[in-house]
Amino acid sequence: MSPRPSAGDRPGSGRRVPDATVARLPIYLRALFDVSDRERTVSSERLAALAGVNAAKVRKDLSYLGSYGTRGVGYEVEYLLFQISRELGLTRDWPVAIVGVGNLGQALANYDGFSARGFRIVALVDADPAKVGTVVAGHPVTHIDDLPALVESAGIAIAVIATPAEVAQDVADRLAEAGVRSILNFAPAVIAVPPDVTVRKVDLAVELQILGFYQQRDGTHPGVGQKASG
Amino acid sequence: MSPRPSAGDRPGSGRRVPDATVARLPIYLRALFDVSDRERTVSSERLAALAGVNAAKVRKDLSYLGSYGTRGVGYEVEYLLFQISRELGLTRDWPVAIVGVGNLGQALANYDGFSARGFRIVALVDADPAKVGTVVAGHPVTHIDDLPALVESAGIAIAVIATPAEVAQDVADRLAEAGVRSILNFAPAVIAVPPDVTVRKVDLAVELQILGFYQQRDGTHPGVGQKASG
DNA sequence: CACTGTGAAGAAATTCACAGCT
DNA sequence: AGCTGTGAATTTCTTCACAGTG
Repeated sequence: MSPRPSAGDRPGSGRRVPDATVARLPIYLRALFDVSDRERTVSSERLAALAGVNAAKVRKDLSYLGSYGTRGVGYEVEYLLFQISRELGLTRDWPVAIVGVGNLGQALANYDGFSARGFRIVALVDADPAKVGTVVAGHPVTHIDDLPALVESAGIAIAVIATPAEVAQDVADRLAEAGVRSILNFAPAVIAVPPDVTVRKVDLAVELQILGFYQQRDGTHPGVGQKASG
Repeated sequence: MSPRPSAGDRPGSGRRVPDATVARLPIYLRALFDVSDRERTVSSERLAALAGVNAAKVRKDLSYLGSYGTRGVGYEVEYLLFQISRELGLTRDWPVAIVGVGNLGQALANYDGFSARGFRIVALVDADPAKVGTVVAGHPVTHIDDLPALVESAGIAIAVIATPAEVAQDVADRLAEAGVRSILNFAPAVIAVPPDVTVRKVDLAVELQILGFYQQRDGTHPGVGQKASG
């Protein structure tokens, strides 16, 4: 019996959720969504199987959000979906801009997964005059010089960089300057940003190289399920 | 035979390199490549700045590969490039197949980063008869039923899944059956594979959701540089 | 001296194991 | 009984700090 000074039950803003847990919440969300029309509750064991992790991890992760399960029963799918969505900020709408309308940018613009949950692509941006004015995936392409006005008027807080590596830093500078606070960077370059801007990097080639390592070594890979980004 | 059960000193790529280190080696590789035509040596401090990590981590990471630096001087760029490439298995050629020739599959097929280092896209595969026979990014699209023959003849060990989520598991089954040992999964689904197959998952929407979390919370993000996948 | 390489300390993440609720 | 929630143990990763070397 140790009346530890607990983190406090303040849903919405308070509790500190470990980074590793944050990175898994979207996985749980998807798994829950997939079974939401078939199952009313899930056990940590079941959710673990769906998400490709182990049950103890699921329970620990979810415990950071609060006590949303019922002992002897499990977690109510709909309720948990809502709680995780809320924790991830998906109950509100996030206007997103994609900078760089090349192959990748277009693929991203057409990717349903983005618009699916909370993220709404509101602008495509490019520096190429030939592309500006054309319509891709239902969105007119805007010139990058109009970024500040765009960010302001559409309330864009999150942007995706899908440009060549050479211009990624310049784009990041412009985005930060325009007021964008979070950047998802697909360009194969490390970019520097002010401390109040968050960057996440996804490098397609890096993922292959990591696979290559385990493949050449002996075919052994870390963990039982798949390694997701985090 | 070997007195030590696992983690022995295998010939070719010796000591046990931690997963976290493996995930960073491609970043160092890219950074080194970027400066290779301008600088002959780099210090751990310099490389750290280029890669967006701290110097102690660079030294520790590189120490797992061997003692490739020179005290008082730093690391010779070319030599380190070679050593990391070798560790990642990039000195050999990896034939890669992309399954799913939708927007994302096409973007990946056109992505230079893949072919840039060791990975050579040798086949595009789809189930849609309308796509089979067409040419995308210089590669004819093959029907998925021909996968076993293709894997066999081209010596494909690594494949990329860029299909809708619904068919990802079926594709994974076929890939494993055909003899593919490593899979990079872009489909938003957790897939099950035999234990001798490695899966890495990249989920574009998940990355945005993680950003969303930190954005809504208070704009604070983990670490100083960008969080890469790993 | 300048910088690497590395034990050791510290922090974070994972897993165990079981008390406690329904 | 069944399953969650969580302290505690364990493992992994990061950072420190400095001995050692070109």
